[in-house]
Amino acid sequence: MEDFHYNPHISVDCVIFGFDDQKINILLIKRKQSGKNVFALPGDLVQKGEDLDHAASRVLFELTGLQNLYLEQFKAFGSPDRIKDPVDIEWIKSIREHPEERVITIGYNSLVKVDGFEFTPSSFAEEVLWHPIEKPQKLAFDHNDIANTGWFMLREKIKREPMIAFSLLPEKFTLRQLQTLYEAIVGISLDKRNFRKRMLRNNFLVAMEERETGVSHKPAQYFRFDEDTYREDFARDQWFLF
Amino acid sequence: MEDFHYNPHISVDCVIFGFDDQKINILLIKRKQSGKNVFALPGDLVQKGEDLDHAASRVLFELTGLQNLYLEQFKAFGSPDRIKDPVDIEWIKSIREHPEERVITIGYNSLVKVDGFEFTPSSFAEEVLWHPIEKPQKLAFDHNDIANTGWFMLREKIKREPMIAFSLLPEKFTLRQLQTLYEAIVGISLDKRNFRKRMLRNNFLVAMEERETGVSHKPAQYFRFDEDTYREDFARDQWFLF
DNA sequence: GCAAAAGTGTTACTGATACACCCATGG
DNA sequence: CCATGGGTGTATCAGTAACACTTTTGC
Repeated sequence: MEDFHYNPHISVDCVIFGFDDQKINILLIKRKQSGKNVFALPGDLVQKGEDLDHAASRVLFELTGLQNLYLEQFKAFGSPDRIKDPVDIEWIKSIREHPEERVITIGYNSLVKVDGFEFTPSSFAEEVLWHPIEKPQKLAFDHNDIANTGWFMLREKIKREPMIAFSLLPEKFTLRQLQTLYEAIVGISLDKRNFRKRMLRNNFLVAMEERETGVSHKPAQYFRFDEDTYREDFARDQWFLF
Repeated sequence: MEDFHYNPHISVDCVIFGFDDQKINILLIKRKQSGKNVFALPGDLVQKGEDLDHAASRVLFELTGLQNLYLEQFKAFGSPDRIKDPVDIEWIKSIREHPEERVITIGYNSLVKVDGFEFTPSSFAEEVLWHPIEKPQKLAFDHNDIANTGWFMLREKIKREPMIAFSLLPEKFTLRQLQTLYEAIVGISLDKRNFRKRMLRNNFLVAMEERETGVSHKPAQYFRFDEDTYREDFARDQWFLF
């Protein structure tokens, strides 16, 4: 631990979302402490001279090996008593050079495509796992607050900028996957025909030659998301009068 | 200056919006430095043991004498070089005990009703003024970035929760004021009849007995905003599929 | 041939837009 | 009596919502 690199007052915590074709999950790290499992969001202190966004990217990269992920700050958490559980205090004392320092943490949301990456064994994570966002799980520190706020902010963000949802899907995906994702985010179910109708009039969804294989039903067509077309066509400037 | 009260690593900066029946303004403070006027957002270091939201409320209260204003954090600004202008560095040196410390600042948006309050002479403001948000004005530090981001975030927020816009209007207001406010936020102009039609089917707008007086045209009816009715009726859960 | 998900159109309804004139007041 | 902004209705258009059956594949 080379604490002299770090600014002991500021940290980042990442809420990393993934979609497994059924539901939305977040990435948690697990550590053993006094024989019990303790779960937490991945995060780290910000280094001296390091930008906040850079610190969050660094945490993501160390954990997933991926770069250029969707990443957005959503809130700063600075309550003076955000670390109050004795178990957490004990943990902090074991890893920080200045455990008594008040730390402000900046919450970041990130979206990853679940297919095709492996967790990287990391300095700060004994074990890494996907956990369903809808399933309650006690987390360390104020991480429940951070995760809940992040999930709320992500949904708000997607309302305004639905494009980012494609960061959760593989490069090629079926309309059923897209609809399931949408339903998982929104929390309601949609009519299949109306959904397809609305989707297919968007030029940014381009049908690929390829179809599903190995499924015991009519194989679905794959689509991909064309970001350039989206940006051209989709000048969302909708305003809602109460 | 009793710096020992303060946490020298964290500050808050407030983007305070007001509506003057024509346009949206933000509150700036002005100081004289080397014979030049320097403009900045109001802000302060966070005190030791003080919550971030509390620090922002404190800045607002010292400036306006008002409490329980609409207040929302919108972003943390933590670039290592956010203070780089020599004029700003000189200023920091003159007021901070640890001028070399890196400071993370948390940006807050606030909405005030312009009618019926006076600026309070404050420890940190030689002069306080309303400045049109649309009119460019160079600000100290990274305050242009903070103000622009705050304005953008406010507009995004109002799209999702238009209710908060009423924090900018007086208790009683005319539909014309409401429409002008809406147009100032959205940046487009609306058809008067359609606007009134949509507004008047909302139960949360309640017509008062009172009408305008002293105007040289047909006096307009006053309305007020009923927050309880709004919360009951207006379960906004609109989702937009691309 | 059966189970399982893909794919496909029409109708009814609801909300948005476009548009022009009379009314009440102060000076 | 004139200038000013307040206040009102209708017709058209576009988008949303509801709804059931046929197709293709693996086993």
